[in-house]
Amino acid sequence: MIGFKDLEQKLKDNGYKTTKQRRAILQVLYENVQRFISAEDIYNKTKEKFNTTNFSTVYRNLEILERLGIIHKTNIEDGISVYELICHREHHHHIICKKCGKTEIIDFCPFENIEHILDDKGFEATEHKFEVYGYCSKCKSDV
Amino acid sequence: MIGFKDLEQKLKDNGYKTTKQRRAILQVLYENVQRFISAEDIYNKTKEKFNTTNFSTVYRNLEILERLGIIHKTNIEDGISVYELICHREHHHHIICKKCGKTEIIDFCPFENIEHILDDKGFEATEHKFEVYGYCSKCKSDV
DNA sequence: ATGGCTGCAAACGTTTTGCACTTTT
DNA sequence: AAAAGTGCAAAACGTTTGCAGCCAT
Repeated sequence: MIGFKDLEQKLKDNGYKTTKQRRAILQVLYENVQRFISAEDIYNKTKEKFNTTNFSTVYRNLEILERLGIIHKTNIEDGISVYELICHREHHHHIICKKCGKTEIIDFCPFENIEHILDDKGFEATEHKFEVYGYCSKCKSDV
Repeated sequence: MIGFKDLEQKLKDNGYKTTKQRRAILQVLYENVQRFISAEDIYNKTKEKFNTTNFSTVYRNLEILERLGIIHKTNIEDGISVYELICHREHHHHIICKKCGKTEIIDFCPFENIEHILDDKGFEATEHKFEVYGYCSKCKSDV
């Protein structure tokens, strides 16, 4: 597991300054480990911590964090992107609760099962996506 | 494999009228079987066939076609949706070429491998996505 | 004091909508 | 004749950008 200090350090190491807004965004992400949250949610929660924060600032920082490999961006539903702190170093996939947004890591990657298929086809894979959507044990009772 | 007539019939059966625009959109999708294309591409190609077609008409029809299970919608890249005719009845996954948009079916579904994991967690899965992106044999040489 | 960082407002690209008109049935 | 479908223009949506001023270093 990665600590909050590590995150701030990684930013510093890469020449980024420590601003109040940036720290607040990082805190929000840190408090939502294992949960995909939207830019809007991040913006709102960041505002609670430090009320002069702007959408541009949020997006600009999310872009930096993604570039540094600190967060992971995906499109769960049409059009909207969601973000999550990367707290595990290994490649992995997710189970995602459509109600509360909670994610869990699946300890299985289907890629190795199809590598030979891709080789046969002469297909050069660059990325793959495996995600399971549904309702977690907590949420499935009250759907 | 599904024929073009079957598609028109399915629309009729569900109470949708056969208009020139709708037929042109359907034709474009039919000519691009096994290829994800964007709404913009569909719009342009539809215009070639029948030049009074509008973006609203394209989007409205794509929505209907998706609801009827005739096409499949995904987000390959940020923000833009791509569409593909569903021409196989069985559940399956895709290999997608990022250059030409060509898709191929992967004869493997990872879901069964993780069912027991989900059961253990008490997670109720409703959907899953497994997609492999990269470059097909034709495109990989000229990237 | 320099550079990066921010807030603001305006622009962006994709998609959706309201409404008057047209077409299919 | 009725219902559904269309085109148009305008709006909505999430996201990005240019710029002037601000703040961390």
